[in-house]
Amino acid sequence: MLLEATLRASDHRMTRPRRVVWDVLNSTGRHLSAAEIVAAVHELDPGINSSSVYRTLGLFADLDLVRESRLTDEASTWEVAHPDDVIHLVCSLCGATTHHATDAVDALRTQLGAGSDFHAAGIDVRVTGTCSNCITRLHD
Amino acid sequence: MLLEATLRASDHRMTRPRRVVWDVLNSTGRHLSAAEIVAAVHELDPGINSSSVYRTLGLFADLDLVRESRLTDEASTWEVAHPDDVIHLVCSLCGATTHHATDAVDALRTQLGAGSDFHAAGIDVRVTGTCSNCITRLHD
DNA sequence: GACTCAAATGCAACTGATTCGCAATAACAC
DNA sequence: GTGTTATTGCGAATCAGTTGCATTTGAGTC
Repeated sequence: MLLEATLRASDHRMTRPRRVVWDVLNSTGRHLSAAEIVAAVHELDPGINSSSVYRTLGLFADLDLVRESRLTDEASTWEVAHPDDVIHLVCSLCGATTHHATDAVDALRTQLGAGSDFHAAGIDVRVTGTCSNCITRLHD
Repeated sequence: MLLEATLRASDHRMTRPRRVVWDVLNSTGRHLSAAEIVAAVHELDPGINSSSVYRTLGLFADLDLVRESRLTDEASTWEVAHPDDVIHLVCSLCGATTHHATDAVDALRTQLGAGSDFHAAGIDVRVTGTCSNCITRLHD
């Protein structure tokens, strides 16, 4: 029970909005916009207010339970936290976001470490392009 | 005269707002928020409306004259376009954004190309951490 | 189980960046 | 110059996200 443990460890309470938001994020592996999360939360419990969802997402981000990404021009999206070396491939045609594991991030981190001008904490890589589905679809 | 040529080539007119926004972006090498750009534009010509600035930035981005980045939680920033392999180092203490050239991006592009599941168009790397100034400052 | 009390919520109002519709203006071709 | 139409300025609208505050609720204590 990662959620309850993490909340307790940081002196926060386990509440219904937090449980529901957590369930929503974990039940889809996808990136969700705040609006999508609010909608999904309302499906489970219409009584939960959207500002509580926003507050909860902010808290979860502070606790490194979730990760906020600004992948496109639109509003940011949220997902359950994962390591840096999983990068995002965003399809500019269909908007789908997929993950891709790579050692290039580690290579970059090492390179930056050697330079020592800048102490790198987090590395975020966003690749825009065309996903395989859309490439196939274009050949019709 | 990159601006005029690019505008003409894409069937757009050379107008005063466009010239002024372009001058502003080129006169500082830095990343500027839309609000900073609006302020700087007003300094040169208070008659230029902020919606024109937004429209101009959007157009310039379409023409690949400028690049929009969402580096932090705050509003996005704009800068004159530069190649992908110049990545951004964002200091989470002072907010300064610096550029760093690296071959890691090319390595990643090659890697992605080999996989062939995804056709990469643009690669955007954001490193958050602490800049040398702030590291030094912490040792006081 | 009831009691206490700060933490967290729901609500509604607010903010601030960005966009939009539209009439007026100004580039550019002729 | 004249005509055409892209572009602008303006103000209203939108929309994601935040905030202040009264009310509720989680969870430790008796």
